[in-house]
This record gives sequence, C-alpha cells and structure tokens, in this order.
Amino acid sequence: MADRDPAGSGKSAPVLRDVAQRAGVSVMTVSNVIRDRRDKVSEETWRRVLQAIEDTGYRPNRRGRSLRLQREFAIALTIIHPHERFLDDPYNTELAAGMSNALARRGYALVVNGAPKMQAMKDSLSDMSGVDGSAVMASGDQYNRRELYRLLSRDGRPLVVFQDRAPEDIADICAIRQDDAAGALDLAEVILQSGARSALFVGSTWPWPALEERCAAFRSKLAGRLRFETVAFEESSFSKLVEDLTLYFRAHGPPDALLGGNDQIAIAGMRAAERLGFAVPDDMSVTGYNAFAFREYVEPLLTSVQSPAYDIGAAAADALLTRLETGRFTERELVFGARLTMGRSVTMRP
Amino acid sequence: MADRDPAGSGKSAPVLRDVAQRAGVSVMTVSNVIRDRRDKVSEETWRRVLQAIEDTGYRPNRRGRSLRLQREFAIALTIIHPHERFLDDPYNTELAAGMSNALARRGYALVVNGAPKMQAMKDSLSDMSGVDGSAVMASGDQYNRRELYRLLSRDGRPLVVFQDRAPEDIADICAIRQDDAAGALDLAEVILQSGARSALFVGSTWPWPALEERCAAFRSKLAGRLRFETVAFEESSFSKLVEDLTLYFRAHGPPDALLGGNDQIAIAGMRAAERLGFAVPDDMSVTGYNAFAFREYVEPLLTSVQSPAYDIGAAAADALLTRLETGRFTERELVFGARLTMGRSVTMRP
DNA sequence: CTGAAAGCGCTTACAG
DNA sequence: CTGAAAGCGCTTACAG
Repeated sequence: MADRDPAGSGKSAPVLRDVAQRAGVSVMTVSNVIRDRRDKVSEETWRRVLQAIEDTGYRPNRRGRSLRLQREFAIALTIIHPHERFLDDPYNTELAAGMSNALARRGYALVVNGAPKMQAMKDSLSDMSGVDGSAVMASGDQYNRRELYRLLSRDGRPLVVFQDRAPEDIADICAIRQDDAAGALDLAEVILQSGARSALFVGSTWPWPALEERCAAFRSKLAGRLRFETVAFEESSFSKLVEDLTLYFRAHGPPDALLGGNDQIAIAGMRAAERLGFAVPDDMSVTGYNAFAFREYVEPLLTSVQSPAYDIGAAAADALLTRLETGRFTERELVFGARLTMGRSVTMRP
Repeated sequence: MADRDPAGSGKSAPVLRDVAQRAGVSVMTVSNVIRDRRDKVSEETWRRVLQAIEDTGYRPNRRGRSLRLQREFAIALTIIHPHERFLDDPYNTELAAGMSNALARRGYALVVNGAPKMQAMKDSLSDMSGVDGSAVMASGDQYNRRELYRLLSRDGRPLVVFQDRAPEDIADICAIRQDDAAGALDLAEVILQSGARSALFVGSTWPWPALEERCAAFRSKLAGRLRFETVAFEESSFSKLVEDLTLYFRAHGPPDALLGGNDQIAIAGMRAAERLGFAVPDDMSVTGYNAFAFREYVEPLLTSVQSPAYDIGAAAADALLTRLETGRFTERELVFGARLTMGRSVTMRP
C-alpha cells in the first residue's frame, strides 16, 4: 500500500473512488459524469454524483488520465540561448506568452526549459516523457541544431522549430518563422533612400539563423550599391556591446548607416555614437529589428521591423494541438510577415 | 487493450517491459538498474540490463513514475498580470528564468501559466494536479490575491508567493520578496540630497502590493520634508503612459522629482518631460525601480534600485524543493536586499 | 540476487 | 443504465 501523502503535508486530493463511495456508485459512473457522457448515466444518478463531487471537492487527476490516455496535455518550449537568463531575450518571452495563452485556452500546460549550452540541453532532454510535443528556439550551428531537433522529435513527438528551416530528414516537424529576408529588404530600401554610402550590419558571434537571413538579405540588396560591411560582437551584456561598438567606431569611423541585427544591437549603436559625439540620424542612421515594447523607450524612435513573435508562439501552439488531433501537421512551413515600422532614426534625403 | 500510439505517428517509446524482455529479466530488475540500486543486482545482470537499455534506447517514463510516487517533478509559476502578454514584464521573466534554471538542475520542470484576469485564472487553476507545488506573482486586491493563494495551496501543495506577505491563515506557504521599502528609502534619501522641493510618485491603477510598499516608504520619508504627491495611471501601453504623463505635467507642471513605481514608468516620465522641453535631471529628477537590463538603453542612466528578481525565482525553486523533501518550508518569509544603483537622472546639489 | 503481485488514478472495452 | 476487469508505466514491499 503506497503512501497517499508522501510529502506529509495535509489532506491529499480526493480521487474518483472517494466520490464513488460517497455517491454509492462505481468509479466508472463517476468517470462518465466527469466526461459528460449524459447518455450513459441516469438523471437521478447524475445528480447524486454531481452532489458527491461537490461535497468532496473532487477534481480529476491529470496524471491518471494521462497515463491511461497516453496523452500529457502539455507542450514544451525549449530555448537554447547564450545567456543563463534566456528569458531576457524579448523574442523568447513573446513566444512563451503566445504559446502559453493559446495552450491554456485548450487546457494544455506549457513547460519551459532553457539552457545556455547546447550540450547541457541535450542531456536534460533525455526526458521529454512529460509532454506531447514541443517547440524549440535554438541558436547554434546547423549541425547542432539539427541534432537537437532530432532528439526533440523522438518517439513520435511532433516538433515546431522557430526561426529556422525544417530539416529534410525529419518528417513530423513544422517550421514557423517570420519573413526576415523581406523585412531586411524593406529596411535596405529605406537605407538606400536615405542616401547612405556605407552600411554596417552588426550581428552576433553566436549563430542565429534569423540573423544570418537578415544579413544575407541586406547584402543582396545593398552590396552593389554602397559600401556594405558586417561585423559581429559577442552577446554578453549590453554595456559590453556599447563598448565594443565604441571601439569599432573609433577605429573605423561610424558608417552612414548602422544596421542592427536586432533592436538591442541598434540601441547599443546609438549609445556608442552618442559617446563619441555623433548624432543619430544626422551623422549616422540606425535601423533595428523586431520592434518589441522597449523600442519606444529610446529616442530617436528606431526604424525597425515589427516581429509577430507573439503570434508565432500562438500559431505554434495551434499547429501542435491540431497535429495531435489529426495525426499530422497541416503545413510543413509557416512564414509570418514582418512589417516595416518607421521611426526617426534614419535620415531622410532632402 | 489500449492503443500504444494514439496520435498514430510512428514508433512509441520503449518501456520497462521491452527492456526486461530483451535482457531476459523481470521489469523489477530493470527498475533497480535505472534507480542505480547496485546492491540489488548482480554485476553480470547489471551489464546485460545496461546493454538492453542501450539497444532499445529506453528512457524512463516520467508519468508512470509520477503516478506511483505521487510526485510530479514539476512546479508551476502562476502569473496574474494586467496584460495578456504577461511575460512582457521583465520582473516575471526574471522570476521564470531563475526558477527554470534552479529547477532544471534538480530534474524538475517549470510549468508557466499567466492570465490577465484573476477570474480566468481561478477557473483554469482547477487543475494543479500536474505539479507538486507552485509559485505565484499576482496583482489584484488583497481579497482576490488571498483567495487565489488558498486555491493554489489546496490539497497539500506548498506555495511560494512573490512580492507579497504570507496570509496568516495559510500554513504551508513561503513569501519571498525584495525589500522594497528599504530601496525606496534609499531613493528618498537621494531625492532629499538633490534639494527637490516636490516629488511625485507615479504608480499603477492596478493593485500591486510591491508598488504600494514603495509608495508608502517614499511617503514616510518625504511627506514632511517636501511636497509629496502621488498619481496612478493605467498600465495599458508605454505610449499611452507617456501621453498621460505629458498631460499631467502640462496641467500641474513637472515635479522637482519624479519617482517612478518602476523603471518603465520612470522612463515614460523622461519621454514626457522631453516632449514638453524639460531636461532630465536639470528641470526634473527621475528615479526608477528594479534596474533590469533595458534600463541601460536610456539616457541619462536612471537612478534606480537593483532588483534581485532572478535570485528570488531561484530561491523560490530551492525553497519549494526543500519543502517537498523535508515536509516543511525552512522559512515562512524570505526578504532579499534591493541595492541602490546610481545613475545620472537625479540632480546633485552643487 | 531475482521475481510475482499490488497499486498510484484514471478510461476503455466488455458483461450484466 | 451500471459495474467488475484490465491496463497505461512505473516502484514498493514482500516472497522465493
């Protein structure tokens, strides 16, 4: 006989049997009431059971249900991020909030786990048995990302990958991303209009597929038409980034246009310019990417691209739940638009 | 006979029985190997079982284990926040990351759920059966918060409440917060030194116990020594807040010192001042609260108080896990220091 | 050292 | 309409 209350801390929750005893029926009948099978239970019994449920304060135990149905009613969000504080990245918080809300509406739970190191993640990933499927936002080189995706999609668990492409050799997968190339092309157009003759894309030494897409799109549009260069700094802290950029500007002079891989980088560029006495946008235009809430904190307002990250998170939840119901993903790839949002950080040609 | 693969999507995970069959032993023996009971299994059998585990790719199923042990190996973080995008609040993301990392180290999962409305949360809360305990960060009036706490601590589940006091009538609870009063007193001291003759505390119309603490501390120190006033605006969006503050300043003039209930509010105050042509800190000093990463985006650097929110999240995880092991919380209340961090947003008296 | 049995809380057939 | 049985994957006593 197992201990009904191993933590030793008070009354444990009533179970089906408790309700059945009180109502003087079998657990089966109570189960039928719980699952709303009106056709299986007489009016009179139904009432008695409802009363017993109320009296005991019974609520179904997710665990027994899960075990029997082989469904966990939970989805994981896995994040591989350079920082231990993986939720400091607003992209991740938008994804998480979007997923959480969409899942909650359908009675599913969101399990969040992040790790700064791919390896650590792979180890702890050995246990995905608590969820029905997962979504993943990963930095890292292509090889490691794919190995991670394979791990996460083991044992018939469907997987959504964010901001990346679906590897050919994984079948039960859906890739959801924003159209970063299109957004970057829009920004590039703005930069060309501004009359800039040099542009510097500032990325991260950490491999992020989305940043690579943005960079490639910028290059494709700008490379022939102005001096286009790229540089990458370590994603350690904002103040370190400001310092790195300050040193860079001091050594090479500021570009006519600074293209931030994201808004944080762009803002660091603005701070660095300020330190050196350059004005934005008069001495240097700046663009960002993603336009999350904090963009509005800074003057001049950054010209950027609005990320639909929250919607992407919600879409991932919906895609996963539909996949669990139907047995397959409706689409293999889902691409969200990313809309240009103008600020005042780019000079307008007179 | 139940369907081993209800979602119909490929090979399901191997279970104890599969390994046992392959190794030619009973499931018991495999279980003993899994749980590292070397004393219970002979060297020779041990090797055979290990080989079978490797061959089958077996990993223990958390669900069976949970059901048997009556332990979920999961902790919930519940957030009641005015916005649907409850993770946009950096306080919540720090708590979540701190909890997630501390839990992961001990093999526990973090389940995140947020809701904009207390009532919605109470409904969905009916099912806490998937976790061993939970932590909660809630706005709302005292009555609703306490009712929520009672719900969350039902059925012998331990509860950590963030940034609030532990209600007397709940036994199995631990309150963890930062010393907001002390932080506010430090800021008040800075304001007094600045020579300000009027100060305006800007809070939220949403009830947050922590904001109330900060406000009360400011009042206790400043009320007799300068003109101290308070105002609260709706937490809808940053731009709306800037507008509200602009209107307020236009109507009442800017105070000598603006005391933001948090950094976001303080920064909105800086933007509003700027709109009206007031300089910070020359025309108006500004202080914030919490000093999360984005504070560094804005010039002049905000004088604020460093929140240990990440550590608080980690402490919550540790407290809960220790409570689950020992049967009781080590402390009923845990108060973290909140350190003044100077910026350049407050005038220095010559 | 090894295994057959019981049971965690539930649901799915199948009998009455 | 109602119930006894079997089983989801595991672990805890208890026998051999």
